[in-house]
Amino acid sequence: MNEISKAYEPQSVEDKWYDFWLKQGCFTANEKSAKPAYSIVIPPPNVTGMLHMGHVLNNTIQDILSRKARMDGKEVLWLPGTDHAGIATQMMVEKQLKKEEKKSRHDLGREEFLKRVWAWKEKHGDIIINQLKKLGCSCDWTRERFTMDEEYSRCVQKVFVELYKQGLIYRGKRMVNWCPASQTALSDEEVEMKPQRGFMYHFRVEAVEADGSPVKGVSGRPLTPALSPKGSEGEKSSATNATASPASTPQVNVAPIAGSKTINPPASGSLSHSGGEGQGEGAVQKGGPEIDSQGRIWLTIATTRPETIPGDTAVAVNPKDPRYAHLIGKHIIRPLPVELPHEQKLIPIIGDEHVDFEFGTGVLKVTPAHDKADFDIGTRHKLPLIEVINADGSMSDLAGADLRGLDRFKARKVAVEKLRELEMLVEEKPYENNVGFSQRADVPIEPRLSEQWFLKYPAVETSKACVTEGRMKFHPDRWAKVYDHWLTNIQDWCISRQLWWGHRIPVWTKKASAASPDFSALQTQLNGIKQSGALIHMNLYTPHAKKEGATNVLQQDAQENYFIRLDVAVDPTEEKIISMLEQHGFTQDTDVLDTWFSSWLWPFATMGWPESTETLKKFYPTTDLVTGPDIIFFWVARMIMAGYEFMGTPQFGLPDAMPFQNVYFTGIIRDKQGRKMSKTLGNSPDPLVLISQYGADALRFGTMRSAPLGQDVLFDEKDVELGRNFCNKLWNACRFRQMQGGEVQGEIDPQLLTADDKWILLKLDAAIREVSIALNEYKFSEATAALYRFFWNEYCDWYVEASKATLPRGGDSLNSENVKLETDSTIQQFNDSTARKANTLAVIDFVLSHTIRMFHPFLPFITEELWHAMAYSTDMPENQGGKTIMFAPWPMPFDDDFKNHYGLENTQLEATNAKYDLVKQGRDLRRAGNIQAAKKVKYVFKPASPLSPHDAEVIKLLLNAEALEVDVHYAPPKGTPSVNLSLGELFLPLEGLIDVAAEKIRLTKEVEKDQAEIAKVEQKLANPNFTQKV
RNA sequence: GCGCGGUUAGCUCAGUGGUAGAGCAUUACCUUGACACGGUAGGGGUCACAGGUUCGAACCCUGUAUCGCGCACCA
Repeated sequence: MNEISKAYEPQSVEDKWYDFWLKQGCFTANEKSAKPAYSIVIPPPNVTGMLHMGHVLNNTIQDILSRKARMDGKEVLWLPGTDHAGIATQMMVEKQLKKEEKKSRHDLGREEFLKRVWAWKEKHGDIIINQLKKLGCSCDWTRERFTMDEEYSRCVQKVFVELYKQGLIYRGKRMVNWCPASQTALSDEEVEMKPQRGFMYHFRVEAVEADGSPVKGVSGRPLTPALSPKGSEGEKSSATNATASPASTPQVNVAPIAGSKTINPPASGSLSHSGGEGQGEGAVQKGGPEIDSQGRIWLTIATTRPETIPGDTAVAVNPKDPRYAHLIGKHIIRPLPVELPHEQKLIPIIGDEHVDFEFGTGVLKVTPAHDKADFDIGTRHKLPLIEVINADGSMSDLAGADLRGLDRFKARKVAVEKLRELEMLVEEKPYENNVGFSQRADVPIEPRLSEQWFLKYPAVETSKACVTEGRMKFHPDRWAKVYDHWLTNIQDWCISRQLWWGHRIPVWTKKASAASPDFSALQTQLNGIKQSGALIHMNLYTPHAKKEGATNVLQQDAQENYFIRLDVAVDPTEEKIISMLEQHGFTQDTDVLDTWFSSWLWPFATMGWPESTETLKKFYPTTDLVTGPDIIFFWVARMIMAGYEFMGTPQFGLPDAMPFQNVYFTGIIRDKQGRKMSKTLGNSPDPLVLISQYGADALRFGTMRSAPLGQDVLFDEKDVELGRNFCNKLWNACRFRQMQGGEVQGEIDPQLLTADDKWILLKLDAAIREVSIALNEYKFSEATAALYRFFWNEYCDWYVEASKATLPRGGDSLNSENVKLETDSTIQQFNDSTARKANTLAVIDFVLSHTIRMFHPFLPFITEELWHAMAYSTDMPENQGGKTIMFAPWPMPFDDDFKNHYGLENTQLEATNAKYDLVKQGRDLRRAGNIQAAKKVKYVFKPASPLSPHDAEVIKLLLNAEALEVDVHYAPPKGTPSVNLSLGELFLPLEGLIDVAAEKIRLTKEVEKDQAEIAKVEQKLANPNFTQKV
């Protein structure tokens, strides 16, 4: 047994053992093993990412679960890998390209650019993997996967073709979330709503007849003045605001218009909103058309996006709105672009239920090309689309001469100025609304009509049921509600991305005009190939055919010409078919798939799917998934659906195809102020730096101790420091044992067990139970806290100190000179007990070897080191702890046989607790008497019932007393401090210890000081002018 | 708007009906046989607020306030 150093030095230990584990293949899962399986798939980090605290939390938990399962005798597969992370990685490489070569990806071309990304991946892809290794993660690295591996890519393509065949994947022209920065469509999940401070603009337009002539015969309230072109901007708005909503203005009379039919306004009683503070009609009737001196009718429209006015193709009001309903069918003159001829500025006023007449002015400008709701209105009313914003967020030519080419935000300002010049701007007031942002690029998204691929989710109902019915458990289970809600309101998934880095959509397409020759010959040929088993599926789109499931496939191009299209989805490895298609003029879709369209296959695509491999048979469904709740929709829900869809087929013979049995949602790591860790804030510590400063075990322990189930974690480096201190304590406790020498793990003789021995054994038993239960319930912070308490407070603070009573220094025989015992024979008995010493060491070894094993999942490195240094490995079977602690059996709570054999009963705890309580109170006597800790004192104990010599020695030691006199007849001098407890009465005779006069002075001074303080505070409080400083 | 979570010591948080807990910070003393990354003792709480249930409430119920998160959003 080598002497171990005074302080634990993690650096010299960690690499050594990690290499050892790797060399010995300790992490490698054997799919042929007879042991019961335990499996986890790692949430694959971004291949070019860096380890952050979220990873530390997440992967430490997975490692704890894996290591615990190994100790439980399970065959463990923790399957690691990385994600290609389409947008993030592409953006990173593009950024570098721009910085170093001042080029865009288009300058390089697709092929060359992809070469660069692969090179980047090769260079940086290992970083995060190595960081995980530093943390101690026991992943089976022989099975590491990457979402763009050849095999994995084939899974993605197969899945695409399969779903396409089922009609679940379709191409459609839809409003999508468009990111102008990365210039790609995004899924709804990639859009983050953020409150933004902006302005609500009210502008006025003239209502006219369809031929452009003024509307006649409509009364209205008088026109409010517009904001003058030269007016100062901000301050005036509030003044105009007052005039803009005159509650006293008489209501608009809905007079029949000559030549048009009469519209009867609904009775005011039918208007649900008309009650409330408005006292009837006034509240409802505010706003409405205004009439100018020449009798022209004006409508005021509220908008936050005046730059889209050139894209407006209608103005909508609610047909039930009495203020406006009579104007439906009239037109308005759209103010922008100004240069258009009058007749091209006319857009209709339409009635649509979507319009909320309580909001804004009750008049909605409809921009079908740039707003999702407006697009729907446009579809209902067959409105034309005018695209005024380009893909990059700049204004198009259709936006007019004033706005053309401007960035959308700059255009907003210019549009406002134009309205002001035209004296149409009525109001401009600060306004806060939610704006969708691209999560990746952090710029506002632009709703944009574009042709994309969509997926109608498969297996939705089954996926819902498995969680609601409890076959798959969420921890904490409140996430089940969130999951269920999302699945209930699920929308089709936009899966195409206008990027280059990712899985290219395996569809070859040819378009032809409706008049061109048909594709039937080719279809027959392809069908023949299909019969031979090739992965291929085709869809023919004709102007009038509507494929089942392929809803909303518009068979018109931008010019409204009908066309025919043949889409052929085919496995890209079918080179013959592809070259045939290309000869026919087919081209592959240029888009790639959303990254999550590959990650949703992770639990089985990493295990050899679509073959029914041994690995799948052994390890699917996986046991646990550990992830953050922020990707519950992105990843977890989709994986469940994919699991049911693709693992539910008979060949896998699974009773339930769900991908995991338990999902553990971690908290989110935040900084001390509660902010999310982010690169821009720079508040995220580098875990590798922490590891080098404190050790990986310390980082793990600190993180676990402060991460309760389901709560966010405020990270504080102090927690890591605590972890380091703890490791050092563990180290030194072992060092203390080692310094005692003697036989390692000798046999425990039940006859020689002291009360303290029994006490610690019972406490150990309780700790084993507590930790095991906590781990089974995924309560890692509770498990950690229990271990901490047991080891530090119970074992070190009490047991080790008490054990010194039987472990004399330097191996001398017990020196009990200062303990006055009842009889000489008991002294003899006590003194001679070298067997007792050996027995104490045996108990220590027993406790330590169990404790170290319980700590191993949390602190893999230091426990492995100690396991060997303490030689606890030596009498274990080779594959159960002999070689490594990783496979040592997890401690079991004591059974009845064990307890009977050692005479352990829970009732014994009480007496020892009483003894320790006596000690605590005895120590306090010292402080009460102001006696320095270093000063040797003598206590006198008057026992209530006979005290064993061993207990007397323990009490003396723990009191740090020079002597403990046990005397049943002790008569203390008057004023001797004492405590009276169940075990007896303890005295601290003061003679010679304190200078009574000096002590009197000290105490008097203290009292005076306190009184002065009281007087000061009272004086303050009595002062009526006294206020607390804030 | 709907849903979820939080509110307990100076800070970060445990605590599912029976005497309010931990770590850090803080005060005093101590380098006493492993550990100063340590030891001993202490100070510090109206458990957000208001009702209710109960012999008994931090805990259960109702409501309020407040902070945070998610979803959906109206120009």
